[in-house]
Amino acid sequence: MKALYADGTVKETEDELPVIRHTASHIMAQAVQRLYPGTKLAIGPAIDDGFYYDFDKEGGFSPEDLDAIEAEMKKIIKENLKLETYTLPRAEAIDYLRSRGEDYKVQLVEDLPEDAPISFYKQGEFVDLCAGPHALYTKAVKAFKLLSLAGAYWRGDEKNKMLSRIYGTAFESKEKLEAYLNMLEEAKKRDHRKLGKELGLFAIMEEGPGFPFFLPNGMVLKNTLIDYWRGLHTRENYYEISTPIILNQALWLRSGHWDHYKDNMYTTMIDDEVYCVKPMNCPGGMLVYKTEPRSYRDLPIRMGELGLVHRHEKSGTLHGLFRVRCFTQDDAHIFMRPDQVEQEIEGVVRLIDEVYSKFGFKYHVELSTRPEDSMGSDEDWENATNALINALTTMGLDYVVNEGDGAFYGPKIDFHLEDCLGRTWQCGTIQLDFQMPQRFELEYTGSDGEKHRPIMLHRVIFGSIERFIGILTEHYAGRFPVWLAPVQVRVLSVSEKSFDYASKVAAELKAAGIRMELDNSDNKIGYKIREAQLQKIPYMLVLGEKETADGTVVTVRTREGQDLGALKLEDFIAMVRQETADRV
RNA sequence: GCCGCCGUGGCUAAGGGGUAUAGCGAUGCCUUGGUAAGGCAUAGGUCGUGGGUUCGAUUCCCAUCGGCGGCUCCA
Repeated sequence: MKALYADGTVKETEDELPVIRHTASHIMAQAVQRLYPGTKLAIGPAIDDGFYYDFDKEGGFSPEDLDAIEAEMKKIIKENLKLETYTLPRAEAIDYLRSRGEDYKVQLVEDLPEDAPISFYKQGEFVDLCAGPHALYTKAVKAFKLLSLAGAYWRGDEKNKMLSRIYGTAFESKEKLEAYLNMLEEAKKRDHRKLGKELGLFAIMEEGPGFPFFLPNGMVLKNTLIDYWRGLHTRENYYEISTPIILNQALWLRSGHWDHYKDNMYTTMIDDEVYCVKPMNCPGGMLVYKTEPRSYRDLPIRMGELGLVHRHEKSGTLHGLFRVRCFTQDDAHIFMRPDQVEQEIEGVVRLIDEVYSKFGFKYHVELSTRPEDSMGSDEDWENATNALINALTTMGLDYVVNEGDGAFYGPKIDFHLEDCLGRTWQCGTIQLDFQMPQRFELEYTGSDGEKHRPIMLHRVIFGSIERFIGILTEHYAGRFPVWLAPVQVRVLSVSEKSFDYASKVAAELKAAGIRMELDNSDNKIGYKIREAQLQKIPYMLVLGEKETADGTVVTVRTREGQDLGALKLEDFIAMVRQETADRV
């Protein structure tokens, strides 16, 4: 497709989707200004899966407005306006925008570097400050749809005015747009909040917004993940500890949390003293380290803790299990000598990769650097950040830098996983910390007989078990692999003639340690299969007169709809146990 | 927290100024049926909560709580 660039040239573009979408956003802005004169424009870029435009309109928009805007956009496309581009000198550009009342655009120009060319795009009566490129005619936007309305702060700063953002998407063809809309529908079916309810995994009640309840099936998932986690950590020579949920405020003053994290902390009074509900496990870990004198020979000490932390998150940010107010971190604190830092970081990176690979997750890595509100010397921060970079480089891991997003006590490597819509959520993290050991005066005796200060690593693999379960649910669309499935087998009797045999088989499965359910209801077999299918149970055993007569076989149906035929019960049990043991 | 939308029996929804409707589910009875929904019947709702307007509110208005989509923030 040919595109019009801001220097006036027309070139073939490789990447036409962003061009189409950006042009669609201009058409939307034009439609909005036709329908609602006086609406001011902020920014309107193409994004990964569509486009948006931020508007400043008195009273905002209603969902019905979207239909009207869409209709007007279709008219503009039909008018097939030609796009033109031109540049203006800075002062002239500002005057022009001011004359049109485009205050936000004026600000944008004022913030451009002195020598930057200031380009405009024009289609019909509509003009917008824009770097392009754009389609040549409005007709190039063949397939689009407006999707949602949202508030968005001007320049993403909550101190600024809240603007009205309209999201939409556009594609090269109607077919691709349809395919995308279908994908959104499919994604809704995988949403862990929906599946969590349908499969009886968890519930979040009005009585505790952001505080999830785990239901029996979800609890099996959680415990199974924890079993797996414990096995790995034993193999990797971790100890496990558990520290209290509520600790005296003095501890949090000492750790720096009170100064840097109190907005997220819950407090309570005990015997007239302030206590805090822990938002992190590290201070407790510090105290455990100090319970004994430590030698350089003891290091590294890898101290794991499945800690339940509580954090006050703003109400609008809560999101199923992805964003909650209390969650279990599969935490660990590693106390090391300076010469052990890199090997320990690498060990954790490998462990995270092992776990994520096990589930077939795609992930990306971010390096988060020093935030504004933080503690410690520049030198410590630089050393810590370099240590993380070195480890990443040595391991050949690609990463993006997330400036200023580190913890208040140190920089971190973050591992992000995708949900069903491709949104990413931070799960694993490795944080290097020189501050806590100083604040808590941690020591070990070196080979020289002198006291030295250890360096500490905070790390999680799952991150939050709750969030991880949410991701897992969407990743598998609720069809958990056998080893994780809350119910692995459901025994279905065809009629009451096989009730006894079904009960006997169920008892044997249970005795073999298989998670099973027995359906001896008087429903028809088709109905029972449907129920088991909707619960996404991996194996269904269909037991009727044939199996009863034989007395040793079970007929196996998988949730994929596959009929494995008649198997000896003992062979079926061996198979399920093997799959469970192999965690496949 | 902010902007917009939403809140009807266990679930999914329809409705709308005159105390409400369906499907699924539940329960009971009939049916004993071989790979995704057998039939009949019954029960279940102070329409999120609190105010207001009105002869009358679930419906309109205000507040509040909760949810959804974003923004900000973050595991």
